[in-house]
Amino acid sequence: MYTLAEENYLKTIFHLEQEFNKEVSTNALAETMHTKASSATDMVQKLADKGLVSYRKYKGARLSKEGEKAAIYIVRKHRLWEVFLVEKLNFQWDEVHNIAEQLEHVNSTELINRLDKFLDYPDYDPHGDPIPDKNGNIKSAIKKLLSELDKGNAGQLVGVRETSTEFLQFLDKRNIAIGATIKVLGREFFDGSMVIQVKKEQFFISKKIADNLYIQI
Amino acid sequence: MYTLAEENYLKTIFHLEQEFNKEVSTNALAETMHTKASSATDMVQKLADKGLVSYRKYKGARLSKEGEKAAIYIVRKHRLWEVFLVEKLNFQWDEVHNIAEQLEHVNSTELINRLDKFLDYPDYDPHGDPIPDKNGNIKSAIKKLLSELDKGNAGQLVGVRETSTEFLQFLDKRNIAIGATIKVLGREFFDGSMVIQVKKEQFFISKKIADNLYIQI
DNA sequence: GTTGATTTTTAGGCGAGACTAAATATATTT
DNA sequence: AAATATATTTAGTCTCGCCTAAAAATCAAC
Repeated sequence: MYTLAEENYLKTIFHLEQEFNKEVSTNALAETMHTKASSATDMVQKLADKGLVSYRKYKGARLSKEGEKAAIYIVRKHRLWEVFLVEKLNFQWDEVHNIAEQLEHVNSTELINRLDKFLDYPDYDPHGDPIPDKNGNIKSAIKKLLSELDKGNAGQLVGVRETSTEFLQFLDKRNIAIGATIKVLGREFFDGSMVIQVKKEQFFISKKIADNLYIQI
Repeated sequence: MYTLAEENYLKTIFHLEQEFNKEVSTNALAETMHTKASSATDMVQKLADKGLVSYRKYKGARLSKEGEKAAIYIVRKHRLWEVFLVEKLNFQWDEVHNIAEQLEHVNSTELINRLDKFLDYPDYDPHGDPIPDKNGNIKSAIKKLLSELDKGNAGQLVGVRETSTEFLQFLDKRNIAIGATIKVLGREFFDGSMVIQVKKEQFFISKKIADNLYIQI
């Protein structure tokens, strides 16, 4: 099995690879992990030695088959625990991330499979992100950013990109939750701001907000 | 907060102190932790520097107020998770310990309090050990083996020591479950066998059975 | 394409927590 | 009480994962 640090690196490489769809630079890695570039280089080299990433000096890293499998399994654990925390322990969706970051490192396949069953095999976590199944298959959620929708279009809110407490509370305060139907009533080309409708209420939101909401049409 | 290693040492010191009711030697500590005496000495000295144990060279260690508080909290977490694993995820008794050993180090007071509530504030874990409450108070369960009870005595079944399927089925078949009141009607000194009463029924049981049932008087 | 700025790697160190081997204190025998 | 056995501590290393400072490679600008 992998150490705590290794798991965290694998997971982060996975997310960065997904987001930018190219090699992950040691600098980017260091930044998102709140560590120093030299530390990231160290670890990436170790992961490469173990065959978990492919890595060429100065060119960044990519997960190997094995590394990806490990990363996906960590993501699976994280998201299942998030569902547990929200559904069973009644946490708010903005409170669960840090706890799940710890729980994701608990090591027991049996535990996770039983937890999955206990939660009735959920497909998505509370943030709308898909939960990999036990074989590592991830449902491809066709997510769009709200900011990409045109006037008159509508869809379901399925996830958020930004996960800061501030942002999640911003949404909570307006009763904008996962699953809500959002319709674009108006769109300002000058600054990308929008007027949207959620249930019976209308809100004015900036592009920054619209850029952080995932919609499924 | 404490490191993983510190938590494990504190917990082990707590258990050994409870069991033998005297200073815990570095050797005993090393043995139960499957490490070497020199490592234990190292750590005990560090814990002493931090005020978590009192320690005199060659005389062993005892938890300080603060150290005990920390240890009890870890025990609380461990036992609550065990209840969760057995009650909610349907694990068998003997499967839960290793998983709980990992879960006990997850750090979130809120999580544990909510878990406690979710489980309906259990007093005992699946092994019959008492669960400390959020203030660190432990119900003084004087857990005894059924085989230690004298004729005429009675108590509640609070746990089992043996966890094989065969044994659990043996109990199930006789409707002997956790919480049942068991009374010792007779006791054979020759082989330690007993006649017991559970509800309206009487059973003859061997010493081997009686040795594996925990009773609270 | 050389120069300067930026990114990335290397070199050297540090603390945590383990280990082995050696030294020292305590316990047990005689 | 001395001699031996056992328990415990100290000294010195090792690996992991992090750090800073310096060197080297890549990128951007002219």
